Parts: sequence; structure tokens; C-alpha cells
Amino acid sequence: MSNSPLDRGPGSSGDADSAGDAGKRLRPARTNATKQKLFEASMELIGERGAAGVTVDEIAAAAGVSKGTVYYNFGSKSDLIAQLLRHGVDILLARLLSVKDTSDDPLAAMGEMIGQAMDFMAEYPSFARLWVSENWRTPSEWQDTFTELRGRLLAVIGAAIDGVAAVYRVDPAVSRGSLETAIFGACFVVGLDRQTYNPERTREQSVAAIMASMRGYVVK
Amino acid sequence: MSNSPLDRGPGSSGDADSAGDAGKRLRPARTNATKQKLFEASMELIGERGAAGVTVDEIAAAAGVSKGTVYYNFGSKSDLIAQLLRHGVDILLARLLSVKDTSDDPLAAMGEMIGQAMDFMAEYPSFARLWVSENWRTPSEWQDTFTELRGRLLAVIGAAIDGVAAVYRVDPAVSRGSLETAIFGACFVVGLDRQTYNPERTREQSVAAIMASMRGYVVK
DNA sequence: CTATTTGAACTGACTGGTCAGTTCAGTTAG
DNA sequence: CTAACTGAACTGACCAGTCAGTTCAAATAG
Repeated sequence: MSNSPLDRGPGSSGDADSAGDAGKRLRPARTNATKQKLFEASMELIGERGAAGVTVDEIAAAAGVSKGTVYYNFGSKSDLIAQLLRHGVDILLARLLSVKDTSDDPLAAMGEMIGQAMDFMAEYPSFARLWVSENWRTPSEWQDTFTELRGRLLAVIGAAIDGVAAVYRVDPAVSRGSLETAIFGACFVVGLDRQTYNPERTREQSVAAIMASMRGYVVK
Repeated sequence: MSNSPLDRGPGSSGDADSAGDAGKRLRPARTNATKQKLFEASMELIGERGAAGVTVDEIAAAAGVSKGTVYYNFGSKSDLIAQLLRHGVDILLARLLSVKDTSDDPLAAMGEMIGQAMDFMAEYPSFARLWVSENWRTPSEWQDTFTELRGRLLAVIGAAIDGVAAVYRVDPAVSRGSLETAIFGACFVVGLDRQTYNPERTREQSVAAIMASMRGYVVK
């Protein structure tokens, strides 16, 4: 395997965290390639067979590294999965936020956000599967992680709903929290269903179906 | 596959409930009790920790029977789970169908169906967790089972949507299939979220949030 | 410029343990 | 009598985590 030490400027791509060591400025950190490969491999395998159904050996083999490397980069299988969840949510959040301020009609902005979510589900279906598989387990090893990440995602959706509510008259019988959840959940499920059972369904059809909630929320 | 000399236990598929079954020539009462206990125990455990995370020994212990009994009643762990899925869907379907013909306003009927779904999720949250955990895995041991059961459920929802579309003017840009999926998914996710993260949310709030899709589907 | 050192990254055999599924002689209850 | 169930032993596979050893580019010394 060729580990080219200079294949990128260190930490320029902006997706991974800055690895947090404050003091040492020499010693180039060429770590990310391996972690990235492990993220991709585990995302795929865990999405297919579930967190408990995949072995660390398989993940290592799929990433083209040895088992020890997994434990060198992550403290445990559980740790790997927790970081995987954060990694995926960071990507999704970045996409949702890229929309947030580009539009003046809040309903259109909402539609674009849902479209971004559909794209994300199509691109990372394994992440979506991992999420729905583990999100509601109690007690779960990743309960705190989920609570935090879920909160971050719902906050973004909630802000978009608030944007709509600020401009349009909305149905007071529908609580914002429940609507957030319904839209959030519908994004995952519609995205996954499209990938698993209805590949012929278009992005626009899916967005339109989820947006029906918003149009029903707005009092015409 | 089935090499167990005893695997012809009591009925291996049509086990939904004792009612309406005419021709059981053997003891029906005792049989169902054990299977029922095994269903309940596995539902609980598998909902908490996932199908792969639960051992047959645990299921047997939780049901208060021996491991051999599990293999006497079901040929395998996989078989147990397949029957568990059918069992749960039968219950949910029965509830949805109990609504279907009792109302004359199709929108109200839809709301009642969603309410029934909420009740089901509250009563069998572990089933809901099992469903969302395994439904979108590919390839999966229960892929065929899921495809069939999903079809049965979506047909009922689809019929309710058709009922609405027959009376109200509806948005032609929203495909029935996608809307079915969105509502179906929202039911699971809103129900699970209510149980896991927002126990204070009322049934009515949840129904209203999901029903927003239908009100948005209808052209006013 | 060359030689040596350092240590982060990585390796893979090994350990101690778990689990699904099998088997079967014996027990209970309809 | 017989179907349903028990309980314990057994097998063969599988697996998370460990650790002593290897590699090699960068740092440092000569």
C-alpha cells in the first residue's frame, strides 16, 4: 500500500476534526487516510449487516489494514462506531446548513433542505441504515452520542420550520417538535425505501411527498 | 436447512391468533402459550439489543423455558424472528383494518388509522425497533418476509389514501407511492421518538403532525 | 552529505471467552 | 399413550481485544 505522506496539505479538506493536539507543530499528521478508509469500510459493512453483525477483522480487511490498526486508531469497536456516527452527521449537517441562508422563501428553503437530505441518503445509505438501526435502542452504548447528534439535526430542521412559521400562517394544532420529528423521520425512511425497494422513485417525488407535511402545516 | 427431527412443531406459519382457526387437531391451548411467551420475550430483548445481540439462551430464560423448547417450537433463531415479524404485522394490520370501514369521511378515517398506528407503537415499541433495525438491510435473512409484510401494510395505507383521493381534490405532483412511504415511515419514527426521547408528547400531537401530510396532499 | 536514532503507525498471531445449534435421556401433562 | 417440554453436555465456529515485534520517514548527530 502506498502511503504518500504529502498527498494533501495537512487538514485542508475540512471534514475531519483537527485531531486536537495543540503543542506539536512539526511531525506531519498523515493519519487521516487510514481513518478515512476505516470510516468508509465500516460504514458499508455496518450498514449492510448491523453493528453487532460485523467483526473488527472484516472491517480491517475491507479497509486494507490489519486489525491492530483499528485498535490503534480507535480504542474499541464501540468507539469506532461512535466516531462514525459523528462523521456522518457532520456531513449531513454541512449539507443542510449550506442551504439554510441561500433562499428568501422559507418554504422553498425547506424543500431544498429536504432535497439535500435525499441526496445524502442516496449517497450514504449505509449511514442511514446505521442510524435507524441503533437510534432508538435503550439502553444503548451510543445513547449519549445519539441524543447529542439528534439534537443538532433537529435544531436545524426546527429553525427551518420556524422560518416558515414566521412568514406564513401555520396550524397551531401541530406542535413544532412533532413536526420536526415527522419530517426528520420521513427523510430517513423515504430515502431508505427509495434505495431498497423503489429505486425508480425520483428525488423530486420524494421531496414532494415529504413537503406535503409542510404544505399541510401552512394554513392557506 | 431443517434437519431437526422435531422441527414439525406446532404450526410453523399461520400462527397469528387462535381465533378463526377451525382444524387444529391437537391441543391448541398449551402450544400457543409457549410460543406466545417466546414471542413476548424475544420481542422485548431483540427490540433492546438487536437481533444479533441477543442469544437464544437469553430468550429461553426470559420466556421461562429451556433452550430445547425454542428449537422445538422454532427450527432456528432466524425462524423465530421471521415468525415474530409476521406476528407483529398481523397485530398491526388487524388494528388498521378495524378502522377502515367504520367512518364515512376518508380524512377522518386516515386520522384514526394513524392513531391506531401510534397506539401500536406505544404498545409494542420493541417490534417497531426490530422493524426499523432490519427492514432496509440488504442482503438480509428476512428480505422476502419484509417485502411481503411491507407490501401488506402499504396496501392498507394506500387504500386509505385512495379513499381520500376519491373524495377530495389532491395534488397530482405527489405520487401515491411516495406519500404512502412517507406516512408509513413517519408513523414508525414519530412513535419511536415519542417513546424514546419525548414521552410527554401526546398521541394527538403525533397524529396531527403526521396528518399534516394528508392535509398538504389535499388541494384546498 | 551520511549515519544513527526515534517513535508513530502498523502488523498478525494469540488468548480467553461466547454462542448457535445439536443431541438425547428423562419428565410432565393432556 | 404421546406431544410438549426439560436440562445439561457437547461441538465447532467465531470474535473482541492484546501485545510483542516490524517498518520507515523524519529528526538529529557527526
